[in-house]
Amino acid sequence: MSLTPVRGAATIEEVAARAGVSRSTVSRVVNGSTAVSPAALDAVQRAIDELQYVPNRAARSLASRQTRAIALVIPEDTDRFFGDPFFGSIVAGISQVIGESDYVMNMLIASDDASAKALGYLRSGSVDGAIVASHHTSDTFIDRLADTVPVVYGGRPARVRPTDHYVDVDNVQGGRDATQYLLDRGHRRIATVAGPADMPAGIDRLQGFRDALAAAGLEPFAVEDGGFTETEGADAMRRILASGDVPDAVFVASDLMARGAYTALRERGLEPGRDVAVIGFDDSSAATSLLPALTTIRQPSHDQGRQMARMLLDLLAGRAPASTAILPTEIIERGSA
Amino acid sequence: MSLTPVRGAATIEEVAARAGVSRSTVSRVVNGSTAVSPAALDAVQRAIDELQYVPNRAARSLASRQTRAIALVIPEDTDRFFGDPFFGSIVAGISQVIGESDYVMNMLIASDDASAKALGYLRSGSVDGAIVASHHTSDTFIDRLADTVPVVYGGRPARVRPTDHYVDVDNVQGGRDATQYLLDRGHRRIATVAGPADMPAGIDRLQGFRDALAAAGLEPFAVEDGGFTETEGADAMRRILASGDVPDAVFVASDLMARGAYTALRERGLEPGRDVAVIGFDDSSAATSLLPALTTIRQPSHDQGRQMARMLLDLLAGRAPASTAILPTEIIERGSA
DNA sequence: CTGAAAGCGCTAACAT
DNA sequence: ATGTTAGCGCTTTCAG
Repeated sequence: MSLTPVRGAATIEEVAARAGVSRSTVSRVVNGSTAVSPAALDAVQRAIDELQYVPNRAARSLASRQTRAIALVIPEDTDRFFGDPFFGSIVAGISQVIGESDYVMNMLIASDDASAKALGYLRSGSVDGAIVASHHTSDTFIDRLADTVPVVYGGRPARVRPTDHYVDVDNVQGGRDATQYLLDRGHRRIATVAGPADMPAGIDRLQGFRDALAAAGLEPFAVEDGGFTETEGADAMRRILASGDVPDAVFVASDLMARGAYTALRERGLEPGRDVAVIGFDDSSAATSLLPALTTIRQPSHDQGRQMARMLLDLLAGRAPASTAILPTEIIERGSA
Repeated sequence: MSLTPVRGAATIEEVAARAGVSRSTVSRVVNGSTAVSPAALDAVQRAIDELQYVPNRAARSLASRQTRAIALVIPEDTDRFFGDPFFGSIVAGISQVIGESDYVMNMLIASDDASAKALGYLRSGSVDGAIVASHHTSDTFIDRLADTVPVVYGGRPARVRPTDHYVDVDNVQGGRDATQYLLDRGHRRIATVAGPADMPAGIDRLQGFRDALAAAGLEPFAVEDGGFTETEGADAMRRILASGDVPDAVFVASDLMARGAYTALRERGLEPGRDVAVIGFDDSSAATSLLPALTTIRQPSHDQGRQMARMLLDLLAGRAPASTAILPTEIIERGSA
């Protein structure tokens, strides 16, 4: 490998010369135009192979005014992003659909400080559209992004504008189902480790929890914010137990936090599933790797990712998809509740 | 948001007109050239602000023959990538250094099927260089990549070529230290859940394990391949226990697999750390979230990421860095061994 | 069905 | 210190 990139790459001009046609014809072949004679097509294709020609992306993008690239923006810091299997699942879904298209996906982990740079990138015409995947809510830079290129959000944005496109999960219903499940099993002293109060997903799940309890004429045993991380989840559970009083059951608004809750419970000599019923949310890999395996609310993250990608692709193709999709959740019974 | 991206973006021409200078002067300002009079600089800067000018990346890249973008190539499937905190840590390190430079980072999750497309992307002049981060070894497409742009590998490549640049961790020494630690505590019947035989990291750690045992005149109690995943780690541990015979201790070549091993041990009524000593490898978040917390070999993944990024940046700047860096590991004592 | 010509928005000599 | 002049490699009318 030389220090300077190999720039001897063949150009369309060279391919044209070798095939004995004009640049235009080569361009037509490369772009799959039908208006090319079989003979020309064959000659061009051969030349492309021989020269190992790959069109220069910058030139193409400059001329055509589109990049065939989309950005996957993650307004989270790296730890958080990689710490939560939820993201893996959603990204897998997105990447699957984008992978089947002729777009490439640029992942931008745009936490705090890096966001100005990321915004510049997005506004510099580097991508045709963006998917914003996050638990989060209040990223001001995201707003400015939407003025530049079409955007699809994962989860309901903090302030929904009429033009916004997003794919969400029915978090309120999920929270309600989880709580009702606990109620149905005879639990009455029910606490929750909630998601952050500044994230729609957290807010909605808590809402569902309160709804179900209220419908049963009950008060929450306790409500503690667990920040959607394992550590904070454990801390929240510790706070719930700090009074010395122990709930019958706890609805933990994410599997990762539930993992933390297990730890906090065991520190107090309490066995999850036996002494305190625990129900999670996500059905991520964290749920099955716990012992006892976690009863949880499954959200179709992979599918959510796919739908977001499709929505953006539709938008880019001028197909005007429905602006919103809400996916259902489902309860998964395992050993913890 | 309109279906067509906002393309009214200001061009350098408009900025020049507004500032009353030529395109060249604007270009100089944008690129931080010193040869610009204070007056002109001021006028241009004002015009840029007013017009919200952002240089078009494609045009810039076409003219300058560089993209100011680097690719982070992950030759793993999404599940694996997101399932292992090791990657999070390494990506965080890379992204930190790249974030401080004026390069942007494009993450390419290029598993199996997607790799052809990814290769095309990289060869189309979309990036100035690439970092390949993986446990893996035998990705043929990577070889062709290195002929196109400068590449830095995370971990020793399968076949090291004289021109290769990489940053690795001293896996052999780490494996040796882990095993010696077990030996020092009086364990004699020592098994290992090893990494895959086709990944240098797996091979090297196993080598260290064998070295230490041989030096003590001992044979391995058992050697089972755990594929670097939690599930396979659990399976490997189950296989070790299948004979009915129980080892004193086990060296598990990754924290994630150790998590699986805990599960397998407990299924058999064996308590990790009490009945069977367990030592891991990574010191990822998986290690501390286990109960008892995992004694493990810390590898400086974050630092490894940073060094890889620096190496690539040096390469791109024509600074010719040392082609290899090997980082030391360190033992972290916790409750499991 | 094919070629010629005119840019896309920017940088980089080269003058001045 | 600043402007002028050529392109970078490709797509896209527009003729033919």
